[in-house]
Amino acid sequence: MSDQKKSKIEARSPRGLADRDAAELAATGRMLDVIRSVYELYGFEALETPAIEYTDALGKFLPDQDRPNEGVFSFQDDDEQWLSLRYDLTAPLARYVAQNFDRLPKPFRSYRFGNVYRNEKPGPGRFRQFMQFDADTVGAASPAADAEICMMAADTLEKLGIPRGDYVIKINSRKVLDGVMKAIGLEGDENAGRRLTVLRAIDKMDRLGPEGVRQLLGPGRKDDSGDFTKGAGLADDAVATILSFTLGGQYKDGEPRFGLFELLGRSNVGAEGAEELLEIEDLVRDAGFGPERIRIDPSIVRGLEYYTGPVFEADLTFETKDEKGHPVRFGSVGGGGRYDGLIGRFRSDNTPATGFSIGVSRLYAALKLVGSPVVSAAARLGPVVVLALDRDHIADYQRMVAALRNAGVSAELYLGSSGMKAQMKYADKRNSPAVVIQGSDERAKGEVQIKDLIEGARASAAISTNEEWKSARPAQFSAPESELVEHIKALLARQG
RNA sequence: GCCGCCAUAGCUCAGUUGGUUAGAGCACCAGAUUGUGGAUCUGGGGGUCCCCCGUUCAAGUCGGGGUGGCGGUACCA
Repeated sequence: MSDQKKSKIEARSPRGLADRDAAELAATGRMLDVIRSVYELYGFEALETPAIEYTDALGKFLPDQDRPNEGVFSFQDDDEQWLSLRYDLTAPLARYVAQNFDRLPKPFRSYRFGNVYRNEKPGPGRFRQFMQFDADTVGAASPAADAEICMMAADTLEKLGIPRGDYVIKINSRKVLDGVMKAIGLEGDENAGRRLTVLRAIDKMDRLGPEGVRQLLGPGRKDDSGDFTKGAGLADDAVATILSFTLGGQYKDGEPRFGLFELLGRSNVGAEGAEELLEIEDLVRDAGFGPERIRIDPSIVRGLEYYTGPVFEADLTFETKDEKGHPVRFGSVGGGGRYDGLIGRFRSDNTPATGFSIGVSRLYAALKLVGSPVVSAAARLGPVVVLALDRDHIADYQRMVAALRNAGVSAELYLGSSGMKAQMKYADKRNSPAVVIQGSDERAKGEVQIKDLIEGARASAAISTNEEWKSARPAQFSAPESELVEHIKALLARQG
């Protein structure tokens, strides 16, 4: 006995992977429909690529020697080539565009959604499989393409039920960041490591605040758990320059508040990036998007690898409480930017591209918290359940089910082996609108009992004793079997 | 990866200085009601007290190691 028990497999899902039930699938489906409709309104067309790609096509993350890369699920094909599950939707798009370059219209504007996979430590709202929804314009170098992406992101969030003011699309530029680095003397290959450290420090501004970032730019920082993070080791004046840039660089419309150009004047790339940023800002302002929706924020860094120009981040700015009453800030629910070098990895000539990616799973959780109707609509009704009371007359019940189905009404015969009470409970759990009851009494009279479960549940609130409950038989009526379909249809219409 | 906290029924948790057969609420199943969801009452099923080793007459409880979870931090294309 105990041996048998021990040999049973424990039913469990792998870490960071989750099942999704009917209610969540329906809500997610509505959410995807909204996003899709906005993207199509902006003129993007659908595309799907596989979940598996050749590892070298995904980026620079090749399995070194015999060890597949960390963070990426990888395995070898039977011809020994390395394959990987995609970890975003941008790298596969670059591969697709390069592979089909000659027949695609340029600029090529596409949207894609699907699951992506990252083999890293899961956490609250962080999974190893999650859904992204991307839109990209490939083959357009103009800042107008970047501006359009930002406006579309803002429109999408509002269409999903996030009020204006509860989100902001922040934009920055990798070129500007490079210019700032140059201004403090961090140029050349020998400083690549320190530049990375500086960027990571800036990226933590929202979480650690100016003082934490100051420590990370200088000698280093010891966190609450006692762990020490080595800093960039910059001199005090360099730290001050970066902090004043990221903090004080809150631009007024069209005009940086402090001497951005003065600072960046020392580098062409920085000035160029600033020009682009300000052009994007002009474009979105002209289109009616104010700074409460889209604004420049010099502390945005985003991914460190393939972005070459403007970068975007969609942040939720409101605070809510979780189930335990702790304040929760959602922060980033999407991001993107310009990646002019990615397609060039496959081709001799380069192709500019810009895009944006929504973290669907994370945004879904946020929409639940703000009570967006897109995800909080009432649960879908289940089928009308025809009870199986008399096992010798299954064919009769099946005929009723078929009649309902022919009339376009979702219906099913109870297929289990339990008694009547359990069948009622089953219908209740399925969220059925109604049950159809025919025992020997009804059959003798050629009738059926129809019970409205929604109305019945409402009526039960006023009934306290069991006797009352039994005798009242709330929301139940009998009808000739020949009129079953029309009565059910009328009942469904009443329920709305 | 690093630091800290935690692990008892499907869920939330009690469990005394180590001491008989490990409990509660909720959930689930059944009966009260020849044939009716809810409420109430009664009963029932369900446990490797995370795993292994050790200390002890005796371990859910103490010690060591492992695994898993949570929080922070690092990384995050």
